[in-house]
Amino acid sequence: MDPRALQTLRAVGTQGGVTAAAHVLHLTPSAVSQQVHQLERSVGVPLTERVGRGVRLTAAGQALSEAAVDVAVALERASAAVDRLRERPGGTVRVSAFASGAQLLLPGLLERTRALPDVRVECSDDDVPQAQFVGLTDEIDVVVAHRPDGSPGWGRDVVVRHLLREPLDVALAPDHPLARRDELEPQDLADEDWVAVRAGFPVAHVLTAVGARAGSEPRVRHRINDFHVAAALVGAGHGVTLLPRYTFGADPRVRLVPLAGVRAGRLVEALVRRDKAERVVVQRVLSELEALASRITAPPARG
Amino acid sequence: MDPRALQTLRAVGTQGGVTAAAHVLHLTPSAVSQQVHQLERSVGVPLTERVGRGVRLTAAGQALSEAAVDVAVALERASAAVDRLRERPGGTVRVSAFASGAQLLLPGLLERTRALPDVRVECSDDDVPQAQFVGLTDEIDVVVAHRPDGSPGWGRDVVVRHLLREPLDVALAPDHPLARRDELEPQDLADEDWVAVRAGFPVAHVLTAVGARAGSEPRVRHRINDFHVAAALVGAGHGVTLLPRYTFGADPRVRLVPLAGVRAGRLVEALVRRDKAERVVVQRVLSELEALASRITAPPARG
DNA sequence: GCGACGCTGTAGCGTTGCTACATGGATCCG
DNA sequence: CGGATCCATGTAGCAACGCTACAGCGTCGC
Repeated sequence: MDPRALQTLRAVGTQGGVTAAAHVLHLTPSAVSQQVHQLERSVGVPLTERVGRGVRLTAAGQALSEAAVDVAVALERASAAVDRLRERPGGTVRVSAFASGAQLLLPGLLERTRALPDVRVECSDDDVPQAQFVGLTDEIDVVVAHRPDGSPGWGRDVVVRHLLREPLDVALAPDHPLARRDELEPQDLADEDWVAVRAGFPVAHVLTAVGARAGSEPRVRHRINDFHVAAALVGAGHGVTLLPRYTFGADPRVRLVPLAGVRAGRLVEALVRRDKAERVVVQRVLSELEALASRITAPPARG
Repeated sequence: MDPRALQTLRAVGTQGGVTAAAHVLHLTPSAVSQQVHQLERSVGVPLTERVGRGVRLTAAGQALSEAAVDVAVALERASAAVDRLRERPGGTVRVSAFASGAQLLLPGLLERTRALPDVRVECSDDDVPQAQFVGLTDEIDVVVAHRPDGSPGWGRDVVVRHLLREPLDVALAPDHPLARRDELEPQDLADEDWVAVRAGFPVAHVLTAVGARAGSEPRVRHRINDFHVAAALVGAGHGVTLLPRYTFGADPRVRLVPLAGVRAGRLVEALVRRDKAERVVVQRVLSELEALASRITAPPARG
């Protein structure tokens, strides 16, 4: 019962296939297939079954896969036990964030962790669909993810640390007539052209809520997913949009005005696979990230 | 961080040396030494330190060693998870008992487990000093151990299942004048020659308690550790002794009479290392053992 | 001080686990 | 309906790992 093979089996489950698992494990599909096969021989029951041209875990495979996390946790706990006895526990931590979250948090995180000796933080930005955030934790230690205000959660293979809740404000061109207002009601915006995100993304349903409250369908002119592109359009007078407050509060291209009457916001959270959460360096980086996030939200409102 | 090496490190700790660990792991001392060395290189701190001509675990080694059990538990839990999905989980379980406990329990256990398909029980009898019972769990799944009535316990690396409490009765030759009594007070025995166990063994201090109660030092003629030898001596009229009730209740050589006024007995317990306790076969065998033990003690007294 | 014991290095060998490549289904699209 | 594509899985070969056997060295006991 090789824990490495267990981990591999789990990756096949979470990544949804042998090839995908091989990718995150930096192996060839053949190696993954062989590991799973050997695991099957050692337990005596099939762990995967073919479905179409891919594979899926059997019930036994699922059971093993779930147990794999606990094995990894125990293993990391062992490492952590000796790390705590060392004077300066160090190591490298991989951190990933979605685009705007990366812009908001990563510079500050690198600044803070630069002072920590022997702690190296490697960053990357990964913009993936909602459902794939947890899958990222297979290759990345700390995944900064976001989700709409009251959405389900992330499952129990990852520990979730709340970083901040970021309100969505109305973004207007600085010379827009409504730009000097302290806050805006949905009906104030009934006559505006909108720059919206593509359907299915977190912020999308907020706009429909605004429309419902205003009593009229919002006039969506453009569908833009990248906030910077949206900000550029709005700044050039091509409509209004919704932008996260902390990330774009200081952007000179637009002016943000709080939205009243509609609860609009997104949750920004750190996802860490349970085993990796045992590492002491990861815990240090996580606490820095939390401290940074709470400093960002400390001033009640700006912009 | 190889779990096998972790297990090896732990064995070095529990067995008290590289050679002893190598023995229970069925390896050469060189292999054990190499595993520990590699583990040391992987964590970067020394895990063992030389003391005299042996070795001892450092603080870090101790920490790792403790974590090793949890790793093994997680691993066994994984196996058990798929075992539970199988229709007939089987395997082989090694059971060991001290001499008289083996005589009392092992035949019945084999009888009961013979009916279980795919479950093979391998027995052995190991008579070791009190302190070495837990060490036996490194090579044996279920260790039937005994200890005096109110003694400390076994530590937290093993799970302990109570099997039975076996009273110690006075053993007399069948034609002895006192042999027909229903029970005996310590002072009744003040004039007898005693067959005692060697000092330091569980039953030893009971005899001193008897002496204290009787008001006179018991006259110890012989020091015999093997109960059968003691029974033979007593049966041949060379004195009286203390024997466990259930094990020797039906022995024709001696007649057992309960002892009044002194709490005399030993606890018989099953010791299983925490990881091995996760195995489903082990759990089945354990429950059979418990059932057997409770059947033995069910009739309030016999003999 | 000599023998025995216990741990540790080295050489050599068998086994394991990987990559590269080829094969066989299953799906998609023209 | 057939060719292209994708995915998983076998096979060969090679590198690396982990073991045993043996020698060396420090420590303890008579």
